[in-house]
Amino acid sequence: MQHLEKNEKPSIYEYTNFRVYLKALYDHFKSETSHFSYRYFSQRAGFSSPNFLKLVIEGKRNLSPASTEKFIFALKMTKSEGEFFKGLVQFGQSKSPAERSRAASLLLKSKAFKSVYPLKDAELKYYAKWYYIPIRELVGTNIFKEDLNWIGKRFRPELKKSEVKEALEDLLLLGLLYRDESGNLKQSYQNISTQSEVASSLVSQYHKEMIRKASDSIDEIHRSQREISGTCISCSPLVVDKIKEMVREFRKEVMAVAAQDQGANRVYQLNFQLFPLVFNEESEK
DNA sequence: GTGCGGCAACTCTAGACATC
DNA sequence: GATGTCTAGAGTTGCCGCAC
Repeated sequence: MQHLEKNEKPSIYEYTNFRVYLKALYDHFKSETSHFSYRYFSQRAGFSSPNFLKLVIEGKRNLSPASTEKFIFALKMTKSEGEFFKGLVQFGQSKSPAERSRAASLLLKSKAFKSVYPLKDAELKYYAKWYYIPIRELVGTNIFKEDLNWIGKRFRPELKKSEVKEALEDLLLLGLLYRDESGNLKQSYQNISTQSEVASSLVSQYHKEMIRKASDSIDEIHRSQREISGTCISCSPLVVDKIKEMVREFRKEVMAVAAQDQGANRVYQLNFQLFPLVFNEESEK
């Protein structure tokens, strides 16, 4: 989030938390207009409570759909800003991860957001679209052809040419792919690290999608081409930590082996899942 | 005196849940 | 399914202390 010069109205598209945005907007109006206050805002928006804005900023009050409309009016938002604000509110007040992911996806569809922050948009799509990461891996194999049809047919379900084209453009934009001196697509070793709340909810969505694909693979992919196994154990929290550490180490080993593979001609997904099935206390749920 | 921020206590409403 | 009760959250009211 950039620091604002005095008198510069904060752009809503820079924010992923509507309360932080409201605070920035309040500070802006306060510095611009001497008579602007929480009370003035409430009068303008039609709230009887003089400090309702403050309560919302502090997270002590949520916004109902009707209140959200009043905020949009009182803060003089444009139509697209208003739509984006509604998305932020939905995202910020969502009660479940699924609801949060849906709201995050809606935010990504905002045209204004895309035009103002094409790079950020590409970063978020990297997590939101399950096929971005596999396409990047496919580029690193020795069978890769830069043919939109060919790439699309390598996936189940098949990807449209437009989806492949957009993914390649975004991966290039993010520096996760590059063109060598001959113009051929190559995989770069750059990582992206988007720490925003929207991105982290989309990472959860990505994991869910990959777990779902693992589940589908039991019926759709011959066992000779996959390895799916699981075991149920009883253990202490200490051993849970130990197992988590072992999984992390094993993942590193797998990545090292894959990195040294000169004959890569397939893209696989390797999932690890460790979660409690039986709970000791209510608070653990 | 006026307008502000802050706060506690209040009412209202909707949803969850239990009982019949 | 209808009804009653409980609870949490949204929004209101009224008051206080402070700064100008």
